Amino acid sequence: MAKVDTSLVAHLPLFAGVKPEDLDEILREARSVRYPRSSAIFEQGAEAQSFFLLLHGHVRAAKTTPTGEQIVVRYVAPGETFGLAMAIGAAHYPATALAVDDSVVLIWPTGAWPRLIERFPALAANTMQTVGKRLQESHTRILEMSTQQVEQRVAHALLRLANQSGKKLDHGIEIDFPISRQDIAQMTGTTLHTVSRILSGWESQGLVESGRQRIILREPHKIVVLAERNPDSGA
Amino acid sequence: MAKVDTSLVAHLPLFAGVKPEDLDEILREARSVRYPRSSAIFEQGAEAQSFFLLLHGHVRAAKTTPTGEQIVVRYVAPGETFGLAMAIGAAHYPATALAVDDSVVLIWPTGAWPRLIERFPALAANTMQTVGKRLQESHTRILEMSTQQVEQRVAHALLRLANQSGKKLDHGIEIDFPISRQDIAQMTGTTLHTVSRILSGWESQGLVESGRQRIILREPHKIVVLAERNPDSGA
DNA sequence: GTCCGTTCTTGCGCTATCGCAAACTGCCGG
DNA sequence: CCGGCAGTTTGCGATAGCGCAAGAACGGAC
Repeated sequence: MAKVDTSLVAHLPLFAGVKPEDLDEILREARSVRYPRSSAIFEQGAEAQSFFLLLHGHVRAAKTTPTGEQIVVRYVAPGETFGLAMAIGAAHYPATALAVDDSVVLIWPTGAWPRLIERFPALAANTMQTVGKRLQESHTRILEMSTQQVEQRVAHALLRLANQSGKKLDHGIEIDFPISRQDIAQMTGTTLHTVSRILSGWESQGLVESGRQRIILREPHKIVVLAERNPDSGA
Repeated sequence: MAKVDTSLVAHLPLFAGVKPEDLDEILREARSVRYPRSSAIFEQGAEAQSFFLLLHGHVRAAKTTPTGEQIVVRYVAPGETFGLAMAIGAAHYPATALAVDDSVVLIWPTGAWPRLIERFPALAANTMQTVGKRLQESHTRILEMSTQQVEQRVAHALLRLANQSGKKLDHGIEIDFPISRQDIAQMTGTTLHTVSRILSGWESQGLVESGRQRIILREPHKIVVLAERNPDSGA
């Protein structure tokens, strides 16, 4: 296992307020693992033995109902932590993590966490911020699901993905990892059919360009307008 | 301001792992305030100057969209904390807190938090657990909104309320604070009309008994069945 | 006891979205 | 180069739930 260069991760929010010389000590407790595309990193319900920091690639966190339906909790971008079950006192992972692209991940054993936060309280504070931010995002999502139509929700979802993991193109922004209509449906609480119809519509208006697990926002600004439009104003 | 009896709050999750003698010191930093029914405790967007522990009564946390629609984020029961904006690094309250019943609240100034968690790390850990639990509940709610029909969601919402704040009766469980059809609609992502129809239906089947801002679950067990029923099985 | 405001109920038409079914397409593996 | 599969598109009916509107019931204020 290759040693991780501290300078590559020092700027991450997780390590804000941690002295560079301490960072080395923290990283020594972690190992770096590569997950190929479509491989599972952990399964919902499994005992939480580790927590993770994504270095490269993209990870999808999804929750499954007893009856088999799935929702996408979030997509993890490089630099973000995931699988924080132990930090919030959960013994088991509440969701499944899947590498949607070839990914490299730093892994700490759950057991290291108490020691780490004791030595480096900033880690605990930073994690608290992260969890708090996710809580707020969750609430925003609930608000959207309660008050907006499907088309607006899809628009918001794409804009967030573009913002988080968009690759800037000459003309437009491309979502930088494979994502299907089904995935977007599971992010917005709808069906892949409806998502497909919406994207088809947008495509014929030139707002997006898309294909198999691939989406490019050609007119991000117009999509913002869509996302914010009050459904019963205008056309 | 009356002094708060430590024995009344010592068992709360917030203070788990705090020594009784330390508790006194923590409580000295708080003041106790009474809010009459229907009064606002803080407003969404206001600067977060305090954090709160509910001693008596019930508080509704709700989020409002730019266009005025509201959703209920949660109901706070006695013994729970709320208004934790500062703990998660937010400068402003992300929701509005309203006393739905005459309520008594312990209030700490935001500025006391850093000092408190430094002296009593258990507070930080407990708060982390709380926030984590809320995050998971949020995800569960998103899952329900994505996969279940309105009737099931309403059933789940009522069961949770009954569980959290239910008063046991000879026959059934009463939700122990004033709650309108509209409130339930805002918890489940539907309209008050639909909630009203659903409750009417249940009432005629003897599952519930309800009136103005008042709901009694007469057959909690049957409501559990409703909540879990797969929509396309059975009648 | 009466008035008034709020909450609740209910009928009815509407439509956004689902669900199914069938066909299409780009792509990987051999 | 040729399947075959996963992902996508699209048509078409079905419907859950919405939105409006009117009225009824409850409970507090005076």
